[in-house]
Amino acid sequence: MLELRLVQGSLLKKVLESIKDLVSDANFDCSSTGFSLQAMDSSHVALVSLLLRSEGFEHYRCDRNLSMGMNLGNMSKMLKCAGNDDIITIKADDGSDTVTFMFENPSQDKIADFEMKLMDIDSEHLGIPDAKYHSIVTMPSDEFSRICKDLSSIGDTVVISVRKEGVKFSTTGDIGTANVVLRQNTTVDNPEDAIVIEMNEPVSLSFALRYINSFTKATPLSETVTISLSSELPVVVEYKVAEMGYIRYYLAPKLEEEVDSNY
Amino acid sequence: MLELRLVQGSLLKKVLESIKDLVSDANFDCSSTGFSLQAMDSSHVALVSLLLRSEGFEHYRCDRNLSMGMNLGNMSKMLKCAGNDDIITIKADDGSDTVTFMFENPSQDKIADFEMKLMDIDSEHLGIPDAKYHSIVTMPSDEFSRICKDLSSIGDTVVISVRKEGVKFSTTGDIGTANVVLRQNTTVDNPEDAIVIEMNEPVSLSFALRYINSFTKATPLSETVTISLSSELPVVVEYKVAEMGYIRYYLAPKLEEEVDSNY
DNA sequence: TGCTAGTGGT
DNA sequence: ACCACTAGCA
Repeated sequence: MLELRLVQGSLLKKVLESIKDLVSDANFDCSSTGFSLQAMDSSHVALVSLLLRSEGFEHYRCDRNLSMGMNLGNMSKMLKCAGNDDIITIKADDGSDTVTFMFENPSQDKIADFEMKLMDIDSEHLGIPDAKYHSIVTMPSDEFSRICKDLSSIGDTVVISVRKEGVKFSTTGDIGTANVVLRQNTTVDNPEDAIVIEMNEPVSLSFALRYINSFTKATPLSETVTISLSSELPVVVEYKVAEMGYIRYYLAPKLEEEVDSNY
Repeated sequence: MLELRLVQGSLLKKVLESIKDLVSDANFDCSSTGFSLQAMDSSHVALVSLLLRSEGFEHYRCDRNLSMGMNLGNMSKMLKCAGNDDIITIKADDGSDTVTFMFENPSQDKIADFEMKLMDIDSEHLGIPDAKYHSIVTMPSDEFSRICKDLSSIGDTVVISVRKEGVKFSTTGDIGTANVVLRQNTTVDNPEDAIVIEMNEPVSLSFALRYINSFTKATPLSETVTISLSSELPVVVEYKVAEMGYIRYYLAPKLEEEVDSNY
């Protein structure tokens, strides 16, 4: 028996909007710890890792570990039927091949429940080692989104370089080149507006903007984004989910050979 | 060496949005006077003339006259990457075949530079004689835009007639006819809302709405628009660009024969 | 190509 | 809080 009651249902709606374009089907794993998901994108290049800790739910009952395979497109369709202020409850009976989403509106005069078929998905659950990163950049998520969107109108690959002075996003395309430089800025009215650059070692890595732009679908979830970079390691783009967890996106850098192969 | 610093960068963004649908490639001419452009539209029917006077720039350095051929679509793509509050600087080195657009955001923690290839464009720079017009109508630009958009859902040609009583916009199409009459109105709270009709001689001329509707892309640049009409002369549709210049569109009237040939 | 929904600016 | 514009969909 599984019953997870999330007061701020809009979080789950946003989480699905943040994942569904990247991953079509995935297993949600429920344990006493929380509600989580780990999946590769359809082209097997990027990895998404979601965690919603049990403490974040108003009510969290998970009798035994459960892995529920869902089509994220269908799940998103159903969650779109929840109002942004609705309380969402996820329910599954033991041994059932369905999951139920229940939506209660704030005035408590409407209760909707949507039942969805589960599917069998074989997932390779990758252990993600906790690495020490060369550089970690924290910045307003909308600014990161804007920069990546802007650059993708010029080129298809972004080079992210972190130096002591700041972080530079660069691209090259048919019509020209573009460089956006951000320097650390912690003297802001609102701490969410800060640009914090934690550079242990300078780093410069290339990534396909196509994937990065998919990651920025999570922008509505958090005011800030954290980008962790190390040479030869996948970049981690992390958005916190309120006080209850995170979405992390992993993407391997393009190797120099591949970058040069743009000829 | 060329370096033009425009504090209100949104002006340049709007200027490009106002031109790029009409003209695909054009030379920007820089002199000590200012930054200007003159170009025919791709079908060689309408003419655009832009002037941004040097005094309007915070910093204006133009060592010698320079004509820079640009693809306006690509230039517009790059300017879209500037925020509306950004300061835009246009730079070009002598003899360089590129131009650089630099964007600084208000909080000065982000600097972007975009480099674009210049192109060779042979332009016939037409001298536009300063004519005396039979009638000059000044009105709110959004009202002019709305009228032309409305009329183009009925017909494809607008007849603009100025009499002492006012100005009339008329069209005819398969489904019927439409007439919009504006009378002079200077008793308004806001001078920008005034409709001023300066009629020296009555005039009635026909124009292709397709072009006029392209002209109204400049509506965001100015609250008011000025339409100058004379028989047998191209109409001039002018939008002021802040305190620093103007965009003027010229379009020859349809001759009566051509109007009748719509059968 | 027109509409509608979402977002950003006033 | 409203309106206008843009982008995505039918």
